[in-house]
Amino acid sequence: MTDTNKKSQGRPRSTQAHQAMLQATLELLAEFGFDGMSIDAIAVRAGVGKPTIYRRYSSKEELVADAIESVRQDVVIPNTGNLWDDIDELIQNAAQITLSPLGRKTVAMIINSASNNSQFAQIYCTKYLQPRKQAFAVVLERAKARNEIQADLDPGLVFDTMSAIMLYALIFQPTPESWEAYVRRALRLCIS
Amino acid sequence: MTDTNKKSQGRPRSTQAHQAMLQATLELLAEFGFDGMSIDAIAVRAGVGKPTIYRRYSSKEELVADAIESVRQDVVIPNTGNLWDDIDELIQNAAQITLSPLGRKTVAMIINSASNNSQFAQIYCTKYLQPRKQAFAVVLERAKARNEIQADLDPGLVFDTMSAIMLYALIFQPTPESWEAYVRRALRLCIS
Amino acid sequence: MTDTNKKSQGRPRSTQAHQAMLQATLELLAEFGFDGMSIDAIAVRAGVGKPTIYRRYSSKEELVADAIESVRQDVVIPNTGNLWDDIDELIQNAAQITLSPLGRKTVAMIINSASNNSQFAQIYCTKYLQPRKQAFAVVLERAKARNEIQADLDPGLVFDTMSAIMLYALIFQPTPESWEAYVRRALRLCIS
Amino acid sequence: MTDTNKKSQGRPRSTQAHQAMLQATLELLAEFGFDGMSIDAIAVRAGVGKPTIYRRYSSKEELVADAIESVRQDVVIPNTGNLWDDIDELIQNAAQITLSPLGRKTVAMIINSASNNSQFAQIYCTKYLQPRKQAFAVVLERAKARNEIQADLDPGLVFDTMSAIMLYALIFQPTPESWEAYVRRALRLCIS
DNA sequence: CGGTAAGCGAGACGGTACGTCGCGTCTTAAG
DNA sequence: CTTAAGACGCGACGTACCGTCTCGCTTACCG
Repeated sequence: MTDTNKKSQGRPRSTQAHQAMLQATLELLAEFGFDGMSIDAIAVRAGVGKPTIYRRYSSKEELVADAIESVRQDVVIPNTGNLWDDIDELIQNAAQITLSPLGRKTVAMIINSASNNSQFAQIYCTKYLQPRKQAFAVVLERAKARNEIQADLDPGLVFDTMSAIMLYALIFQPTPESWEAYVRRALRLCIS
Repeated sequence: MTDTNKKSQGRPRSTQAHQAMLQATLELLAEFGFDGMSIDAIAVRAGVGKPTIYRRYSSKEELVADAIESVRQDVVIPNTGNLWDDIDELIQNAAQITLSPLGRKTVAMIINSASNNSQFAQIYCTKYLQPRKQAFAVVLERAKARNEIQADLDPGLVFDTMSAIMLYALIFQPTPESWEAYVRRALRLCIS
Repeated sequence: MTDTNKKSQGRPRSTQAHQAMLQATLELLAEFGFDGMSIDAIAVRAGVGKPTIYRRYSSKEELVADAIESVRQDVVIPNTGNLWDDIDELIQNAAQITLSPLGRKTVAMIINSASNNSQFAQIYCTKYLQPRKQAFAVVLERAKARNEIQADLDPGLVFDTMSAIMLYALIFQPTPESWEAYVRRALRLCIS
Repeated sequence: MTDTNKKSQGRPRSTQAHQAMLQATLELLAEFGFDGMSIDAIAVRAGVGKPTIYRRYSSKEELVADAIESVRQDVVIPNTGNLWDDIDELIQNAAQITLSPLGRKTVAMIINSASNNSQFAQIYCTKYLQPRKQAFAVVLERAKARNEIQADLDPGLVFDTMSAIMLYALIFQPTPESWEAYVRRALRLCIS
């Protein structure tokens, strides 16, 4: 019986070329920004043919999204024994990612793509935000167990508010104080 | 100094052409989005030559900013005698603007531009957010006078949080409930 | 059937693959022309890998030349006892080859290659034209023996003129009359 | 009356750019040949944008045809008082054009395009061959008037035969004698 | 009130980047 | 070993916009 197995034939895709194009993408993203970088430039920097990029990704958005995905940090669940210390750790963690030049560009790109393309927004929610929301829920559960906050506090809503404030502060820089301090102050409003 | 004042000579700029290009810009912004629309297309739609556009604006951002400016509503300061009714009115007002197809695109464009271009972000803060922040402060002052909220509540911070949540909910649509209800629920966290 | 369809080890498909690629080449030559056909398309149509083609031929010209070679007819020497009947037979014979869709493309390719590449032109002269020139010389000798034409007529020159007119009429289609009739009429000029 | 006159609006096409691209085309045609030259290279050499070329011509063939057209010599009608002197002059004239390096490339390109594209062949017949055919007819008429040739000789057919021989000799170089001598000898066959 | 200078629609310009296609080479797994 | 499959680096293709530059025509002001 011929099991018409749809297994991969031919030369497999080069992981080396793939890595090179992701690396080049990140470099150029940080250097010139999303709009300022061309696929040609990525291909040249990576030492790769343009079709090799288009074979994997059908748009710059996809490519950049995957490049970001490839360097994303694991989710951390701080557990200091105190809610606000946990939150400070989360804020510090977010600050490390978002306050670097690359981080700012990355966030801008994500917001840009998400606001123009709701499909991208959903993907980002599912792949990036959801795991962090669950990690944050754990933090709040522990705080509830320690009676630091009210038991009926909606962890998802608080997480969304925190994320919202983080992005807002990143984009509009509303006060001269530090991003971390500002985010912390805004969270004070929401949590007891 | 030369008293020969450099007043306008020759044919003055056509207000008709100006109106047409702003209108066309808004239509195409709603139809194709910021990145998806071309200056050529705006010129054709408006029945206007490209140089006529570039004589007035030196970039797509400027043109679009002015087009948005031209249809912006006046700031309203609700005064129902009750804080949450005032807030509901503000939310409704924001919803009317942001939940239309044009509104969504507009917001997307603003966020996009602001996140890529901090100068644009500052202009937007100054010209759009600041007046609304002051109006909101009035609303909160009245509520404080009615003892509905604590006297030490920072109105600017609350406004920022509200704005942040509005944008976040608009971009990521985190829950199936209505945008207005979601924003209201998040605000409940912050205000007493 | 005693064994599997896919027989053997070592090099079982060599001639089969070769035949397939020649056949595919001829089909695509007739369908899309020399410039319009790609090596990729030939490989796919023949069910053959591209390297299998490049192992045999180092250029499209070579491959096509061999494909044409593989279907070439033998030289015929008509002998009706009358010069113009002999010539008519030669013209008919040429018409069969050149007036088919494949034939036209083939001739176009040969002329193309010959006019760009004098080496190819010499090869074509030697391998294709020379035998026919000699056959034609035999026909004219017989006619001279029958006193149908002058004894000092240069057979090579007449053959060249005939070939030239055939190609010219094929390319430029100068008159609405049939190709055969036109060629015959032109030959009447040259031969008595 | 509403004479919807289709007059030229907007900036007129630059004759300077046009000249530059034709010149660059001829240079690159002689340097690299038809297949070996790219539109990009023409654009760069001419100091012209690619779209400026494509605005005028929709294919390389068209561009090259026009470039050749632009340097083509006027039709000459020799009138020495003797048929064979007239013919020799025509042959010399043709030799000057076709035996130069550029001339050979040009002829190759024309034959190539004509044999692959019957539309191009028709255009070439009409724009190039037809005027020369008529000029040749005048030469033969004069010879008839001088009783040098038979009155019923078809001038078009003789012209076609001459053209055919010229092309054939150019492509296949059938004899070691000079091109001019060979063409002359072949014509001797046809004209009494 | 007539000249004139700026503005106008139209559209061509030199460029840049796009996404696709075909080339000829290479790298697999299967036989 | 060779084969079929197919990815690879390369580079040309033809298109879409960019922002600028002529054109020939209004049109409103200023002398």
